[in-house]
Amino acid sequence: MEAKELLQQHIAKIASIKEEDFDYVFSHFKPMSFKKGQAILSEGDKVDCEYFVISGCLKAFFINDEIKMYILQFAMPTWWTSDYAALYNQTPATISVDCITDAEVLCLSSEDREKLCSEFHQLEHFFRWRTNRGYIASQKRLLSFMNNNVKKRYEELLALYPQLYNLVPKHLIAAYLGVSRETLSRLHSS
Amino acid sequence: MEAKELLQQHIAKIASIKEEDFDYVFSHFKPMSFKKGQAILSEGDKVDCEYFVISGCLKAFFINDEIKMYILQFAMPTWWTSDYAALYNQTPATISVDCITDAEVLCLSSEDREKLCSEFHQLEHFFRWRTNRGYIASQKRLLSFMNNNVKKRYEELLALYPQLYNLVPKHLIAAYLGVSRETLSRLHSS
DNA sequence: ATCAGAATGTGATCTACATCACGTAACCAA
DNA sequence: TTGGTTACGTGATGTAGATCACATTCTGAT
Repeated sequence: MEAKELLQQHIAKIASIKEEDFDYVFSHFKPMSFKKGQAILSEGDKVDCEYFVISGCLKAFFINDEIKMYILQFAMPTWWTSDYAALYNQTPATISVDCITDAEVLCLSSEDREKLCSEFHQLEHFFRWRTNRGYIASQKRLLSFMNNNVKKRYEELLALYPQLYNLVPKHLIAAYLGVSRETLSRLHSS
Repeated sequence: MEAKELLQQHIAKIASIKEEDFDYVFSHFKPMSFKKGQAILSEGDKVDCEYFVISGCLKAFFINDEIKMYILQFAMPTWWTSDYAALYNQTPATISVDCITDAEVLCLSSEDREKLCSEFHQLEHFFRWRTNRGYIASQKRLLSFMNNNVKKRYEELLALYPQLYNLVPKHLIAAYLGVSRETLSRLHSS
């Protein structure tokens, strides 16, 4: 599916934007292509944009003491990602985003998002909905972290994203679960 | 400060609502008072409302296997709380809310929130902002969970809410940190 | 086709935290 | 004042998962 159509259908599920208005809205999104392994956003960068995934798979991650990596989110088509804390507080990125596979994204600047939100009430509604979904998912993951052991969290993850198992290397799954790759490996045999 | 004034000032930081419009908006909020220990929302309940705290301190928590409690949020004045997953998905509550101290809250039904959001673009803007803040805070806490040991998380919590130390019993702080009360107790002596 | 580096598996050991067990102090309600 | 419940501290012991070490396979670039 084409980028424009994908975004349009994605928004249309929640908000109704007139066809001609959508053309205008879409003109603010900048298409970008990346190769596997390329960085979209790196720690320390000034963060201007958020990204809507058209194809491929991204990871948003944090690196501690330049040693351990924790993955906050795998971003698949129709998902949005960025370092939102940095984006809203206008601080340098602490979260990085890069490509697990080749990827196409649409880039929307924070400035344009705010402009569009104030021009189109329905778009503001859409973004409220989207953020709300993210908030609920994040709370759920937090609870799972407190409540479940690694094995259960692993099963939860695979139930939620069955594609992930074959798509991304195991050590990245470990980094999402917040567990060492060795421990994840041992889960299979038990 | 009066409930109405508190809410008005809270919203005014982000959105501009005309004085006469605010009267109308405020009429949808239902003031309620609770005593220390009272439940505002219990597991299994139908969830219709979210709550804006005027005074006192609430906790939003999850109980696992009817044994362990995990606190998702302490809600202080000007904070909002509810079981948002249940509220948006129209499912029974899995998260409960009750009062750590006597408390006054304003109750806003989901229906009224949606109605007001569609009537006032600025209010939709406010709620997008609010949810966004919650999302960012939740992601930050998730990272802290993956990255920090109990002692660091404890210090972070106290830095964020210095009042909490004297206001709430230690075993509730342990339930927020996701740690046993014994371990938390031992942190003091080390 | 070959070679270097990345990804994965697996054993041995270490450690932060949980759990169990018990004692003491604080806070109530009758 | 008293007796019961809740809060809190602290020792002994158990355990999930981390860390270290090394072997094996896979992958991608030349």
